[in-house]
Amino acid sequence: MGRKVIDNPNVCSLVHAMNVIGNKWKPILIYLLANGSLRFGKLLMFTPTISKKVLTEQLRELEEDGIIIRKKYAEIPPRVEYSLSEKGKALLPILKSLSQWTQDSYNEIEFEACRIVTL
Amino acid sequence: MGRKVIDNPNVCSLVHAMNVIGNKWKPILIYLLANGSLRFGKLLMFTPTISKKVLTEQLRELEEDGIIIRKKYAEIPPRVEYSLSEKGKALLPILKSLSQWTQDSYNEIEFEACRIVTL
DNA sequence: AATAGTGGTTACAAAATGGTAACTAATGGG
DNA sequence: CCCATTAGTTACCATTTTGTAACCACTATT
Repeated sequence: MGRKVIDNPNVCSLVHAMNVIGNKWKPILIYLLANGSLRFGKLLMFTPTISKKVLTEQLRELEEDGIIIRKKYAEIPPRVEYSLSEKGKALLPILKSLSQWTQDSYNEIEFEACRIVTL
Repeated sequence: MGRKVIDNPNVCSLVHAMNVIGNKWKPILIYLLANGSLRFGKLLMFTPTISKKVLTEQLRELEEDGIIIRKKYAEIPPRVEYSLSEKGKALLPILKSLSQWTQDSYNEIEFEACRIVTL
C-alpha cells in the first residue's frame, strides 16, 4: 500500500505519554494524588465504581512508569501510601490544561454528567 | 463501602478530554493534521498499521466531537479532506507539552522504539 | 468488457480492558 | 476461638477496542 514509515520523535513521545496516562482511571488517580499522598483505601473511596483489582493494577502500572511512589509500612493491619513522583507532578499542569480545554471547548450539556470525587 | 461521590468539574472535564483524545490513534491523527488538511488516503499512508475501518471510525468520532472537519468534494474518484477545527487546533500545544513531558521524563531506552510517520 | 482509483462498508475474529465475588495473610481485641 | 481491619490476590466473565479480508459505488481509461 506504499506506506511511509519514518521515525517521528514527537509522535512517538506522544504515543508513549498516552500509554502511560491515557485510560479510564489513571488521569483521575493522578489528579487525586495532586494534593499529597493517599492510602489505598482512600483512593478506593474517592474513585467510586473502580474495583480493588483494577485499582491495584492501575497503581502498579503507574508505579512501573515512575509516575507514583508506593510506600509500604510494616504495620498490621497494613498501611500503604501512594504519592506522586517528580514525573507525576510534572504532569499536573498538563492535565490541568486538558481539563481547561474541555471547559473552554464544550458547554456542560455536551458531556454527559460525570459524578466523580473531590477531596 | 462508604464512598464519597461529589461533583468535581476539573476531574469530569479531564475524563471528557480523555474520552475524546485518549486512545491509540486519535492523538496521532490530530498531530498529523497539525500542518494542514489531509485526504483520507494520506492519513492512511501516514498512519501505518491502522486499517481503513478503524481510520474511518476514528475520524468520524473526532468529527462528532468537533475536533476535525470533514470536507467532501463531489468528484470522481471521491476526494475527502480532513482538517483541524478550532477546538482541534487548541489541543496542539497541549499534545506538544505531553510529548515534551515524555522526552524530559524518560530516556529513549525506556520507551520501546515506535516507528511512526512524519509528513 | 475489464481495470484502476478513492473512500469507504460489512461480517467476523482477536485482543485488550474492565468488572465481580470470593478468598487470603497477619495481628490485636473481646 | 472468633471477629475486625487493610491491602491486596485469584479465577472467572463481560465489554470495549482494534484488526482482517472481502466487498461496493462511481467514473475514466485501456
